[in-house]
Amino acid sequence: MALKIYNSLTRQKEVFEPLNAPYVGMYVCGPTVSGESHLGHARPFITFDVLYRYLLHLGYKVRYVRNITDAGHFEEEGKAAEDKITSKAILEKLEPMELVQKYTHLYHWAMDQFNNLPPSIEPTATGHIIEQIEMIKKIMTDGFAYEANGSVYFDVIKYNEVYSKKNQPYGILSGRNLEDQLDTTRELDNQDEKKNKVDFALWKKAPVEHIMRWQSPWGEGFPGWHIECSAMATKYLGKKFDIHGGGMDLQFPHHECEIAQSTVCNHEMPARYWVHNNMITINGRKMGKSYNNVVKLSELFDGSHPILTQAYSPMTVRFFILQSQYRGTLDFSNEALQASEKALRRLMDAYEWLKAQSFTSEKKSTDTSLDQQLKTWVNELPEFMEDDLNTAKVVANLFEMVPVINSLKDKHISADAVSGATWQLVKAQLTLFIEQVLGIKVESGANKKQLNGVIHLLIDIRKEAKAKKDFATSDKIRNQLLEMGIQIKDEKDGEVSFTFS
RNA sequence: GGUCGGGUGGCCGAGUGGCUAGGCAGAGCUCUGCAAAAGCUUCCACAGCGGUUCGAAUCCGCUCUCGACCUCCA
Repeated sequence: MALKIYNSLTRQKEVFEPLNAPYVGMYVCGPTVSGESHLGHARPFITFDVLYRYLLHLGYKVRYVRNITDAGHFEEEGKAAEDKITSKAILEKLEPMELVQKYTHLYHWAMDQFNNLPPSIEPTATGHIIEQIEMIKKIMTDGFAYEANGSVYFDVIKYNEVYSKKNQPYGILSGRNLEDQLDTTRELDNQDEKKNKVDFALWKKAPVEHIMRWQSPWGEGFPGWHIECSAMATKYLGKKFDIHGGGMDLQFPHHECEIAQSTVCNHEMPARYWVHNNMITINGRKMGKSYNNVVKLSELFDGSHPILTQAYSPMTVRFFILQSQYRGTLDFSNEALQASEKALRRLMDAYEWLKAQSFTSEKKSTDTSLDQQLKTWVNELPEFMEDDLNTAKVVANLFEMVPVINSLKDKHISADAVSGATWQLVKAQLTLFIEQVLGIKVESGANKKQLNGVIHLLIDIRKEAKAKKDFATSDKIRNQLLEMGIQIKDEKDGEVSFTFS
């Protein structure tokens, strides 16, 4: 079976074939570091992390480029709306790069918490102003952009005329036609500078109060909204690369504009597979800045947001996201996260126990249908992944195996019901899919030697109390530990284990 | 208004023309000093109305309804 992925460009699932196997180039639109990341941002980064991981698992050599947008005109979140502050006031408040630095650090911290692998290259927009200017110059030379009053605009109408004939009209990705656009585009500032209202800025002249500004052939200014991705993708992945990813809300206009710019410059469609993740919703509505309904990642991790009744660990959030397929919306609520938290703990408890067991392959199975069933569940895992990354089904199969593992543990099934070879296979595949592919790591509440020693001491004291039928003491130990988030479990064999919540 | 995508059980979420994922919550049982955990069993479903079909939650039509994009947005 081959990896199939849904291509927004063709609107169907397609078999993934790299342009230059075994190399794969993948570009994913990264964050704008003008504010703290929220749950909605987490979805693409986790989704494409899983795609990256799976491609690596398949043996591809992947160059994963994910940019950081640190240029443009932005002010610190929440403060932007206050007023149009003068340059002096801005200077007194915050240096733009100070802001960029702050939120870049926070973003990296969150990505690390999620156990996302770092991209191969993480270019910044401000680090590629020269490349962007060069690209704009090229587009102008070819006659698809024009200067107006110190700004440069892309000539969408002309592009559409020329490239419609080459079967690549403007709107090809998002399925829009230009006539509709002409009717509906709203009025923007400096609209009169543009030849047509559908034209978009490649370079913007900087007003006096604008702090982020660079020299260009057209005066001091800053790059337009879409050119950075075209410039950086071209620089690091070439004129044509394999995968371009991002959130669905970037499909138009961002990715559409990228296609137009890159196509004019490089004479071909930049990416072969366009992959878009759907939105996270809250009460059925997209989580987004403009809706004022975001839950920031830090609020999620410390439980400080009013709709949350508790803190949720990064792995719980990751698991919550992976329980759905990336192309559907995912509705967020405290209740849904609570469900994920419990589910993840059950899965990981079973998995960690299994991981600690060793099996010998000589043992034959006495329950061949169960043995076969386990093999089937395990063998389906790659099939589900290869069907457009259906992590929901992968997770479902993992849970099918949990009762079997727990039954082995609690001796509800005999030790040789399943053959040693099958257990070895299950163990290996679970490790592969849980840790390598889904990127879920074991979150142990505490690895401190001393703490573990103290807990074992309490467990011993409790055992002695129980032996003397001093249940008041044994319950006190159990209950008070539970209050601290340490749960004691009396196992079937008389042993006592504990977990951290 | 234009374009597009949804409506699955208390909640989150897969899915295929017939054998009706998975998780959480609920109920019962087993185990247990009591719990917890675990196991077993179980309840609850495909927005509505027509149509196609031997058979549709799955295909078609209509209605209602929610949302996304069209503007910075993951």
